[in-house]
Amino acid sequence: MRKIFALADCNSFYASCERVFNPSLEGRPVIVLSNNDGCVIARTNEAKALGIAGFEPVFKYQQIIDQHNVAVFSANFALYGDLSSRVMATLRQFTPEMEIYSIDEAFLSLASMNIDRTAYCRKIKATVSQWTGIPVSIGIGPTKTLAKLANRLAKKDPGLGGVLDITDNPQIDQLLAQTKVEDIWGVGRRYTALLSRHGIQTALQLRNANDDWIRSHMTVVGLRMVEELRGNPCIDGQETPPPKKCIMTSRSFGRDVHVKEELEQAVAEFTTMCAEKLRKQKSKASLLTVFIGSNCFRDEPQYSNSITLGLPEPTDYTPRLLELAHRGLKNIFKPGYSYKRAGVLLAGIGPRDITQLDMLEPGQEKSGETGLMRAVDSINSRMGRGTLKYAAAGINRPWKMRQMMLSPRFTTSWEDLPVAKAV
DNA sequence: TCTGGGGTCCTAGGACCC
DNA sequence: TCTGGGGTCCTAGGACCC
Repeated sequence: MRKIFALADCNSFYASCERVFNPSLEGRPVIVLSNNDGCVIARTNEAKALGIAGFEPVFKYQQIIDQHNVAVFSANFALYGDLSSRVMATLRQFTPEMEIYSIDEAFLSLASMNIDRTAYCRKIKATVSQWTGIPVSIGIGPTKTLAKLANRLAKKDPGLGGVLDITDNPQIDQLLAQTKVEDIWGVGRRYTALLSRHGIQTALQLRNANDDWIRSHMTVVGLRMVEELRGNPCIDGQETPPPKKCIMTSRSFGRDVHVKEELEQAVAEFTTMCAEKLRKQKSKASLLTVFIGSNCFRDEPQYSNSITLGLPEPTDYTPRLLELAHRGLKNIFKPGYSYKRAGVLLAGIGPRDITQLDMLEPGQEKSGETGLMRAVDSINSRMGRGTLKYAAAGINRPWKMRQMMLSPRFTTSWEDLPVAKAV
């Protein structure tokens, strides 16, 4: 049967989340910043209209922000994650088949439904807005790439009411001709430059490009994308995402770090966070990478390095991973640099229940470890993250990230619950 | 004049996404 | 002063095996 995808994508998602519990932000330009309050990662239309670009450092726009009373927020992922699950739960009511693609996007399958698709998606949009307060746009097409493209057009043209169906659209060539290659899902900076050098600037030109040329310059990934533009679905997904193959925790620091002990504590904290994620997906890991880097925006000697260490048998036991991370850092640390970031990556990930035992050290009973980790995780999940911590991660955290403009965790913390007062 | 060939696995690096 | 974090997939090349 022919496939039909509807891509529901929240408009300026993080900024919209801030508006849900703060109606005075309605109509006002709102931006949300990355960790450390560094870059702009979300902007409402009002902010875009002021010329604020995405992924640019916020200090560049300080003047515009002051002049136009722009509301600025630190990223509040606890809030965004929670509102995301509410949006997804609402979308689920409308289709038997749905794939959550990112925190603010989901593909809904409309293939088996005998409906007026545009009207149906308008209803979806209205329901999400009513139930969660989040505005979404919906693009519909015979492939995911075309649904993405339709979504983009739906967002751009206010006359469409937030929904556009380009399935069987007689204007499709015109729409593709209006779309620049860099706005296609799967074309990034590098491919834009490459395609431009070969005279390919629009989605229509890319759709009509030569298969062999695409294959040799953009690998099979590029070829799949072109096929999708032609209306032949090649990108499928899963309803239930497979477990992660690598798990990473890394941060830039709120200030430069020079002392080895501070770096050790940061690496220890990132390791415990990785281990929590690992146990949450019921996996074990056998490889751990530690990386550190100096502040590349500073005009000083630079140093960055990483090291990967292996374990004889996979584990999800935090103390063992801490030990490994500590050893790794010791290997790569060099004094005398201003360190700005560090991270830990777990790989060699496999399911917890099927464990290859170490041949040289067989038969070790690790049930005590499993119980300990389960207890720590359950306390932290009930009482809040970081209730139980490892001493190796330190207490003062002088390197912790800056979040000067953090909104309350309206929906995930009892203390931050909004209160309605009678007047 | 002379070099084997075919297969798998792993890793690093490059592209992309939100 | 101030520049994010966490992922995916693909390919090429080297190690190793028979």
